[in-house]
Amino acid sequence: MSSKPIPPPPPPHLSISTYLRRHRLSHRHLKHLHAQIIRRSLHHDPFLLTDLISASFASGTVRYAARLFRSLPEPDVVLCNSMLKGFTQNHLPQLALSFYVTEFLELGFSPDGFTYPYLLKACAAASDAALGRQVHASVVKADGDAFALNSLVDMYFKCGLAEPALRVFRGIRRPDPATWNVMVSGFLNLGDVKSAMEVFDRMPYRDVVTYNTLMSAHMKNGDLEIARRLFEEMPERNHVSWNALISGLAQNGRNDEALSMFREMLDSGFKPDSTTVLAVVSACCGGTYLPDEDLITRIVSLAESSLNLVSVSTALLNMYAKFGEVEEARRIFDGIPEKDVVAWNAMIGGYAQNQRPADAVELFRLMQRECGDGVKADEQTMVSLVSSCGQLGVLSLGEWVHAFIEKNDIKSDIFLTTALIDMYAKCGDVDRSIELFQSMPVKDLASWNAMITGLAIHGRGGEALKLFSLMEANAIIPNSITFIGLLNACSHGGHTKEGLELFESMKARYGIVPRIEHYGCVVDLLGRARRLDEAHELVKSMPIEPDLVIWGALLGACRSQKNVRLAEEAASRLVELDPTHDGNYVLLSNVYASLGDWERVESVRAAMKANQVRKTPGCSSVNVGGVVYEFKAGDVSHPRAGEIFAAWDGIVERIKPLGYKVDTGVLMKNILEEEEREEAVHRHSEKLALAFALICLEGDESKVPVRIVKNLRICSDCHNAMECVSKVEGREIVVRDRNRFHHFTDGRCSCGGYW
DNA sequence: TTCCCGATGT
Repeated sequence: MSSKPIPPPPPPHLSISTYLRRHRLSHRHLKHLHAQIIRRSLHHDPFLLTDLISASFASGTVRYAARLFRSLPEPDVVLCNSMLKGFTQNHLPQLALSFYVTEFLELGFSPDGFTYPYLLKACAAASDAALGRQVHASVVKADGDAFALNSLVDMYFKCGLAEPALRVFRGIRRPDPATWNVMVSGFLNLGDVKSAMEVFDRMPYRDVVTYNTLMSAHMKNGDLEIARRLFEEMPERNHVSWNALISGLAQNGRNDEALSMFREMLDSGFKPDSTTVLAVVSACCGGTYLPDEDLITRIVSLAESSLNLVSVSTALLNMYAKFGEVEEARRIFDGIPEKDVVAWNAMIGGYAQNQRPADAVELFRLMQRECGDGVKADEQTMVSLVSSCGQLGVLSLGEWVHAFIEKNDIKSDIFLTTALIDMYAKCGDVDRSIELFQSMPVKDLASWNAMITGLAIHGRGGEALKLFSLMEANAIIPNSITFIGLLNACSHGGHTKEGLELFESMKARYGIVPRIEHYGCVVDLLGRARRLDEAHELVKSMPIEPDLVIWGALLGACRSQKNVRLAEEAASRLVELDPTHDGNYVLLSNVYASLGDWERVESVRAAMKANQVRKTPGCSSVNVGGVVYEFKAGDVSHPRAGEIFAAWDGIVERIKPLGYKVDTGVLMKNILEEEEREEAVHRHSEKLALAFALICLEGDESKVPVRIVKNLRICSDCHNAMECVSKVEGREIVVRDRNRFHHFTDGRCSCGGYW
């Protein structure tokens, strides 16, 4: 169903013909006009019908144009020429050629001066040199004009035949500018730059097109200096010259130069078109930040005024999304009247890349509702959607999307399959990832990386290392992402020795400069292996300024090993680096509390107040019966809060016999009374999610796992409790926390204490 | 209504 309004009729001061020629009209609008033509009994007017057919071809509705043609009792040569043009214009040169053979000639028409250029263009586009030669004979017989001869030269070049092209050229008595230009671009298209330059040198006059052709050829070859020189020395320039310069610079990564040439173009009074805007936006995207407000305003006003094209808007939308301005991207998206699949993909992908997976999924649903048959989701849509499912960690949603892909015959190419591997791993079903990985006929680096990272977050370090050996055996060169996965796999799997060796070989053998993420992994690795001094040395000797993650890893290690001095340093650095984050204060306070230094505990509390610390509330979601429920820590506002709290208390009673004892050590000591602290621990979001799921699943014999996703790391008390519950309930519990997966089965967790 | 130059957005 379409809610688009009926388009307005042409204003009275214009004839329908003029209106058709002046505007680019949608198919819907054309049908409306056609109806008017019939109502006014004008549908036998051949001139009007020719205009209507041309407009239909321009709007891409080829079948409609063909139907209109057949509705005319007496087509003429002009109309047939338009048909030839229209088919080729719509990238259907074979249809143009078969139209020529089976209709044009059959109807008894002879080609006129306009027929040859269209026809030869179709031959060139279809690479049909055989038919081209026949047309050549016909051109000779009919003593064709300059247009026909130039088109012949062009056709032979585009069919890859330089010799016949040269023969035709030599027979041309007075080559015109177009002739020379066809020669230059002909040789360039064959990759013969030398011959092209020879022609250029022999030319009696060079027009702006000649310069443009050569300039963009040099741009493509990366010969920017030559291209620049040609631009400087050309006697006159048109907007194509500027476009070739700007887009050439942008494609060669010279984004700032591209932007400054754009400014010069505007100052010189040239009117940018959609190509200009696309090149400029591409230059902006290549940069590290959005250009200044003034330039953006100019680009946006250009894009919004005369060039209201979906391609331009999409490029602009994409630029905002790339720099994290998702709301602005959405504003542009909402303003696109006829969104195509690329526009939808850009916006859905924008949400996915900006960690807004729920919005991505919602927009996809809107796409399904609004688009009917007009716009169909494709591979690109699915990559973003699958990635969003991974971010959400909702297995059932991911499975639904996978089924959607198969039901709609969307091709699972290497990118999409890799996205599925990543999604299944992030949704807790890494075995499914392995199946997909093994089924891939061709794997690229990203596929290997996804699989290694997937194994890593599930603590299956040994398998990740084996996979890496296989990867090396297959001569796939790892990159820095591979090593983040591997180092993570080692630290989550307790493979200290292998991890340190990998870190060395990454630098020595593969020449990869470690990024801060790599250092983080190694600090973590050493910390878990109780090699605190080495970890500290590494932090001090790193060539990069340590960040929150590094100090956090070190602090984590100090806590478990009661190294108070180092812990104090790490925790104070954490507070320095992010004074608005509550967790850092809690950690620092706990260090002082463990020393019995209540004075400092008090000062941390004061600092916390003074800095207006933001709390990141713990938040967990759980999927029951295909619906995702969200829980915030201590959330009393939940409609079933009382029931859920009571259920948890019941669970506690049942797991006490297994040795569960509430552990409040995770909370800020000396700030809350012991009773309050217990209360707070019992209301952690993952516990509420679990209790809720168990209420819903009461009496369920299928024993499907409970799958919980948490935004922060799971605390040690919740971890203990989950182990016990998995035993008394005889049900697997899968928790994805900020770092990794925990599979709780029969009283044990798959992480084996490494988390 | 005709030939030659720039680019096609995720």
